Amino acid sequence: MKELQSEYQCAINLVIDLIGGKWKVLLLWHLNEGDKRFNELRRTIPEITKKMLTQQLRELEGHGLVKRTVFEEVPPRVVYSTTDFGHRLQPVLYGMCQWGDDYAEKEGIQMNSCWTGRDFMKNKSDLS
Amino acid sequence: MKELQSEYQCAINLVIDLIGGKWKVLLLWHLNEGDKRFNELRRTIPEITKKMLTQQLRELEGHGLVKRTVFEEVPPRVVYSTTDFGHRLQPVLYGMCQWGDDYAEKEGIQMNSCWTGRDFMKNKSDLS
DNA sequence: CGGCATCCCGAGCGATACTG
DNA sequence: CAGTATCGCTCGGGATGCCG
Repeated sequence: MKELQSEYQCAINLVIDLIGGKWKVLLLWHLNEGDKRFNELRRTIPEITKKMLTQQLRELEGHGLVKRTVFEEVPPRVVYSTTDFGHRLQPVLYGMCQWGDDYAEKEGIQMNSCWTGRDFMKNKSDLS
Repeated sequence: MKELQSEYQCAINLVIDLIGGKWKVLLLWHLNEGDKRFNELRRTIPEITKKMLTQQLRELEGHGLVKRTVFEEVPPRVVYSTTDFGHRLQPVLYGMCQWGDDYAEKEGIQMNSCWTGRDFMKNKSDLS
């Protein structure tokens, strides 16, 4: 698993290391809607491989942004959810998304949303 | 130079591509204090190589976050400054830094600041 | 169902040397 | 002063196959 550096120039670089994985923002977004199972996430994001899904979830878990709960059943059931710390990251992600959407519009870059203004508002009541 | 993708899952990943280079946040921070010359930045950040400094500045310039002004003199003089768009990124970076500082404190990660609460306040009057 | 083990490739970054 | 050019390594991430 990806280890964080022991020291950073700036906390922003730490945040980038935490959420900079290719699928992490998308995963945090989906987990933000509610708890999800492994194959549920796979169906929601068909392009991701099992290896990458496992890896990104494990890193988010190891860094304390996501919680992994295993139910000892047959067949096995594993549920992922956001932690309090992960939840408090939402307004920050929202701010990034706002600026990024502006930038994308100005530069004519295509965007598939997640944390756009409208989608986020649905969950705004979640914020303290 | 690093090309942006033509399409993104989420604007947050776009933002990460824009500021995720190893030295970009630090450069934006220093340029935020005021315009800087090439070797001025090298002295401020002794660990960075000329190659990386050039590359990161060129990418920031190419993406519209930094402006490069060449004075046709001998010896040459080149001054870097933030654009309006780069300037409007500040509150977002500040938000990331706040959350990241909390995280670092909780996890016992050492931080060398830049956009910490106190340092940022000096420039708060800059914000619209 | 929910993984883990391998192999492989390209991007990001550093070191070093040269230049108008 | 302010760069450019080249080499080489590391590591993130994709493809594929096996497992309790």
